[in-house]
Amino acid sequence: MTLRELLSRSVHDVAPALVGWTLLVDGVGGRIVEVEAYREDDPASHSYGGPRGRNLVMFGPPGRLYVYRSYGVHWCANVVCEGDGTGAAVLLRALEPTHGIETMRARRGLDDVRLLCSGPGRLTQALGITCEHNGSSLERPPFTLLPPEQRPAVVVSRRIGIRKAADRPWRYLAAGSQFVSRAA
DNA sequence: CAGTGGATGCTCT
DNA sequence: GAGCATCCACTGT
Repeated sequence: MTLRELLSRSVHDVAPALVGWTLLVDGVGGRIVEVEAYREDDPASHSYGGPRGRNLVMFGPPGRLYVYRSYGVHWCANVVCEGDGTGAAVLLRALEPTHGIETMRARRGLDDVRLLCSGPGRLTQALGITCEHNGSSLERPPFTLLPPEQRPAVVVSRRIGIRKAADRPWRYLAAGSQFVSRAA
C-alpha cells in the first residue's frame, strides 16, 4: 500500500497505522510512537464547524501537513488524511528519536533523548517544523515517511490536553514505548 | 514526586 | 477579552 492510499482511509484507521512509521525532516527525526485523531464532527478539532481561517489545510488533500501555533509559543503538526474535504487529521504527539539526534539536541537545548520529541511542541522544535511547512506535502522533500519493518503493537487511550470531547479514546501509542509524552 | 503559574500569538465571541 | 490539541521553571511535600 502506498502512503497516499494509507492516508486516504478513515482517520481511525490512519492514526493507529501511522504508529511505527519513521518521520524525517531533512534527515532528522524518528519513529512515530504517539498520535491523536481529530475529525470535523469533533468539538475538540480545529476543523469543527467547517473550513475557515487557519483550518483550510485540514480540508485539503491527504498527505499534507497542517501546522498551527499552540499557546502562542509552540508549533503542532498534523497529517491530513481521508481527503474529499472531510476535515480529518492526525496530531503527531511523540517520536522515538533515531536520526540526527545531535541536531535535535542542539535545537532543543538539552541532552536527554527521551525529552527530545516526547510532546507535540517538542517534536516540532526538534525537527524544525514551523508554519512555513503548513500545507506542505509529506511525499516530497524535505519530508520522508518510511514504513515500519514490523507493525508495532498499538495501545489506545484518551486524548491529552483538551477540555472538549476529552473522553474519546482517540490517542494511539506504541505499546511500552519510553518516548511517549505520557503513559497510557 | 505533585501542583501552580508564566510566556505568548492567534482565533473566536 | 477569553480560551487554547503546550512546555518549562518553580514551589512544596
